[in-house]
Amino acid sequence: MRGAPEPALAGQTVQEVTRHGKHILVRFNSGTLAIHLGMTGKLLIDADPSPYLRAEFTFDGFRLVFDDIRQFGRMAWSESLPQNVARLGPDPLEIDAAAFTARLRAKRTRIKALLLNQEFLRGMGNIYADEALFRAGVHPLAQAAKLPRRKTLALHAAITDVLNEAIANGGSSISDYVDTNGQRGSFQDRHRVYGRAGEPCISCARPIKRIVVAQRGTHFCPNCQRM
DNA sequence: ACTAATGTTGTAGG
DNA sequence: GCCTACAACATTAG
Repeated sequence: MRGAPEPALAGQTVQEVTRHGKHILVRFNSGTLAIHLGMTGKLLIDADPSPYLRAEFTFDGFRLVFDDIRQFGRMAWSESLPQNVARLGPDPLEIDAAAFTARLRAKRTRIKALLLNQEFLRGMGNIYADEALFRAGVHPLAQAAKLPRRKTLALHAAITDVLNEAIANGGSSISDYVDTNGQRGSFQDRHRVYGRAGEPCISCARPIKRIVVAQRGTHFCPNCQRM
């Protein structure tokens, strides 16, 4: 799809499937297929035909389909680990509070932009950045390096909680996200700020505000999340 | 019929 | 090197 010419995958066996942040790594005998779903990419088992099909893999007994309406998704073959994957920051569920705080201290950028930076932490996206900032009571425009220690600790805990709850609830299906079996998630029903602009804050009842930070819609409670 | 919004990130430029 | 804005795309909501 990009970079190296298509490998001869015919007859090869999948050795292992792992995840690195938002990248899905499928290791074959002779190399690794790195898949990123972008915003609307889907990996589906035995899916019906779609005008947005990007790739199709035939296994013994089933087909694996890569479908992507907006086509921001990517698939890249490499014999080692792709560079953009190697550069990713630590997994947010693995880094401890002390290390998280230390990494954050060096950053001059706004905390929302930092949470979206995959070289800072791998795997945080727009929804979970907003949800974690709300739970921690941190304003999305706050300068990362200036956050008091109690806020960085609260943010670390909030990230852990939000991600664990989101995973347990199958992720957030805002419009068309489904898992490999075509099932929608339910975490969108538990969003406290994301997609709730104008609605009352669940904590103080004042309206949730929407601004743009790092080109992304950013939802927060101006009363509960002070600078 | 417009305009702005949507789960992301590589790249260009200050 | 660090940080920010734009572009890539298709569809939907207002």
